[in-house]
Amino acid sequence: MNAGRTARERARAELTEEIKTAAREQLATVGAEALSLRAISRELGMVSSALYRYFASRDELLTALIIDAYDALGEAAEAAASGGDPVDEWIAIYAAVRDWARANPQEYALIYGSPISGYQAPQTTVQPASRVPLLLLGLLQRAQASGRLVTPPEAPAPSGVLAQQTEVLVALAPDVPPAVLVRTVIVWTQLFGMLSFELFGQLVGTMDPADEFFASASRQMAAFVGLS
Amino acid sequence: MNAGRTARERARAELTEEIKTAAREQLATVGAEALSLRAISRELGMVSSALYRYFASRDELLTALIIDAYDALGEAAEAAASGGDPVDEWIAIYAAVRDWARANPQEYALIYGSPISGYQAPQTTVQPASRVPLLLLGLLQRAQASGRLVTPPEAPAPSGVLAQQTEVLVALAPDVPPAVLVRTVIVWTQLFGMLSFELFGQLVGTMDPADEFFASASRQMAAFVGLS
DNA sequence: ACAGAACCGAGAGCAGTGCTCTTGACAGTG
DNA sequence: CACTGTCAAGAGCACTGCTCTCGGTTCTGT
Repeated sequence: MNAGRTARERARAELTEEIKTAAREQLATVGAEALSLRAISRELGMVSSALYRYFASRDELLTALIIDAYDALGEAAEAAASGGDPVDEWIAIYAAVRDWARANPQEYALIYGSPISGYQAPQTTVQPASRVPLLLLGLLQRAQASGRLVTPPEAPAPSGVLAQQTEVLVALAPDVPPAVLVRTVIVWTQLFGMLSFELFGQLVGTMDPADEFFASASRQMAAFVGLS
Repeated sequence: MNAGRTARERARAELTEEIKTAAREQLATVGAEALSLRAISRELGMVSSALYRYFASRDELLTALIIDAYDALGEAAEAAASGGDPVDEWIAIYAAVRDWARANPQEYALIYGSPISGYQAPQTTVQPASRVPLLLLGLLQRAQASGRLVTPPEAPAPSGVLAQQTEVLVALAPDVPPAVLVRTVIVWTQLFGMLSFELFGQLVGTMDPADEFFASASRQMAAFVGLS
């Protein structure tokens, strides 16, 4: 790195990173909606207006943080993908996603919580956002190839609009039967619903702490999609 | 109604309701985090400081809105509980929850989205918040009594901490086997994960519009907990 | 019936916010 | 050297939640 030519460009790249770091610190303490450009600038010893040389608006800073968060989560999940036993790998990915979410609750809320009002996520975010689902699809595709994926007999084959919608997923994991693909979306939503409930305090009083519950759910969801 | 004694008390109750109505309108247009007391007061033709006679703080107003939202959702779900065929009723409840969420996305985000930074939900919210899960538990309890609930053979009986945590739920639905109770929490998280993904735009590009997917998931989750 | 207490809305004011615009200094390039 | 583009700074605008004080109204106990 630091292949930037001029001193100006290098300084600019460094300061951009410093701003994001300070923003992430603020994110962790006060949350996304209370993220203040002035507070960031104060921490960096500069004046608030100077930040606008680096990020055109608060929203643009948020977009950068969102993309970084998706990438960090994707990286954590991918690092847990051993390529070994499909069920073990599935559970390892689940655990990695949960660990990341618990370690970075505000960044998790930023990407999987309620959308920030007035903020429209640009198209740039969809690629980083799809890293985790793609990882799970890839796992299923490989499991199918090695005969470790059995289509549950009670899983109904999608028809109508649903069949049409699964086409997108079929293109990504052609060997995985459509019924399993629908179930993959179900467990995908389950995973993040479970995490949101845990992090946002919806489980307090019942399944909190959720370690055991999460472990049980991981296993049962692996079985639900047909992994064995 | 209007059994309030003095004119002052009646006026106060009415104005409190008007404030909440105006707040809900604002909620629907600009979202929870941009909810502004000054804007509400402007709409009501009064001065911002006057609102503090009715709600001690913005947080207190939010708490009132949160409780109202939980109650509205609970009421919608309970209205859909026919008491007839368990599977039909299960699916009807799911549909009612989704309909309410789609009709009131900002109120949904208020209760199931990321927590508002600096805001601590008081104990008062947990009773209204538990109406939907209690409804599902009651349904399962009745289904068990009428022999329409079969414990899925592959469902592992909880042990350790998990068994201990299910005690709370066993107290509410004593006839439902613990393995099914754990699965109930799984589908509970799945339901709201699915709704959050649909409302927060995470499904765009795949399962959106989610009508068919939602219908399929409702049915599969009913089967997953053992309803037949 | 009337005094005192309780309640009410209005207004000014504080400290904070995102964002814009202008100004003057500096670095990189011809 | 001169020019061009970039930079941080500062003032300012319109907004926020919240506090306090000020008079006026309404209720309540005697």
